[in-house]
Amino acid sequence: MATSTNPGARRALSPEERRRRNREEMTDAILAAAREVMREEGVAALNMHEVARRVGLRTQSLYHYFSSKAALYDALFLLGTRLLAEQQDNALQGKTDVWERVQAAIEGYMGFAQQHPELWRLTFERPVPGFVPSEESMEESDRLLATARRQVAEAIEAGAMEPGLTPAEATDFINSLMHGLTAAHMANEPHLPAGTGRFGGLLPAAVAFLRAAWGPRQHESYPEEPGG
Amino acid sequence: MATSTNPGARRALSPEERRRRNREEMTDAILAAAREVMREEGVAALNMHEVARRVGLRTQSLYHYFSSKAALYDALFLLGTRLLAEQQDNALQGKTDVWERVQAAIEGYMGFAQQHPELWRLTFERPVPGFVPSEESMEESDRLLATARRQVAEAIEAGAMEPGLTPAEATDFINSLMHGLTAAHMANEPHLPAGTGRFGGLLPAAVAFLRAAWGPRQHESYPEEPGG
DNA sequence: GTCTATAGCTGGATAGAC
DNA sequence: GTCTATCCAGCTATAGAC
Repeated sequence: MATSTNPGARRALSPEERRRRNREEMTDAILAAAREVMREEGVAALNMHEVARRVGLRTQSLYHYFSSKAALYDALFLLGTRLLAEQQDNALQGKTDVWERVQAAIEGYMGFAQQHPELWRLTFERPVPGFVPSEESMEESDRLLATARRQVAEAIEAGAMEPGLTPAEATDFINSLMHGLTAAHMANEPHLPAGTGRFGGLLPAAVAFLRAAWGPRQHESYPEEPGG
Repeated sequence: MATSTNPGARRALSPEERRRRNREEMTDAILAAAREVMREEGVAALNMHEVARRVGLRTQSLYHYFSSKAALYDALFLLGTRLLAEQQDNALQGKTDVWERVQAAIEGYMGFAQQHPELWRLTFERPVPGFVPSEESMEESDRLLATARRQVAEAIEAGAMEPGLTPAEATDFINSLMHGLTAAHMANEPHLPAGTGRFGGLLPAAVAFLRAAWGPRQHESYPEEPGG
């Protein structure tokens, strides 16, 4: 580490720091360009030529940043997972009521799909046949699911939710419903903001539906469990 | 129409009949080959060269059957819509109970996706950016939705279903849930039969939830409608 | 790190002979 | 209806100079 006689001030970067910074900037630029291409031409139509053109490099120079097209896809997959995780963290911030949190999570997912359709498709629709995410990327994606499961489990334990399913199953169900509404929105009215339009507008109804089916029974037990 | 002195017997085809039959056979072979390619290499990776190779023609000869790649896509889209409509008709045959019918419809959709993943993706995930179905194809697809809406409307009118939504909204909701479960199944366990596995196995639960949330109230009115 | 050059392949589509 | 021939464009990736 270099010592500084002027702490807090912006100091000149060492050559290797500058190199690292430049590399990061170029990497970010490549990722941004790749996302543009996927948005305009389809996720599966991503190609190194077009990306290179957009960042002002020759195609071949891209290979200094990403060793292959698959590596680029993988970085995009990881980026998508991280952006979604971040967005969900923010969306749930400060919300304590279970159904409010469910609604916020669905809203967050829909918003993510609407804001970053290319990353959403890559991550959740898998339209690129040959592409398999690396272990590292899958771990990040697994973390996201594990977090959701933990929260559903807590809600069930607290008696705020009675799905008649295991926490893992209940999470899968919520996620499927969430994805279904989002996919319908994206296929039919992708230009409309998340949570609006023919399918986005069904969000409150979806939460009300879950609440009606899973909400704690105020009175006594029902004749049959839903999951039976 | 040609007259026949030997009705009921297999008679020789006229040249133009033979031509038409040959054309139909070749058309079917091309469609089958195209589906293979989409299944193996991804919907968006369909290409005329590979299709031609598989049917034993030169690429250029395909253009006698489909005037462009887009026309081929369109025929596949139409085929998918028709196959699904047929499958749903069969699945609902003889079923009268509303929830049994809902379950059968979801099962049918899942089965369609599982048996014809390439047509399902083309029709419902739209992974080919430039591709817009022709009016004719869209009409067929609209018919499918209209049929579903009619049935939901009837169920609501008969008092068998109280979603607190318009028939169109309730149909969209069911379809979204159906698609969500199917998409999750296809993304995670496409090799497992429809209705089984981590997501497919949630089907009975999904129907039970719909019944719990939308089933007719045996006693009096609830304080609030779910859709409010 | 970026370039030129290039290999080597695959793609959609057309013209015109047979 | 199918063919040969052909066009022109696109693509991933490597080798090696600067």
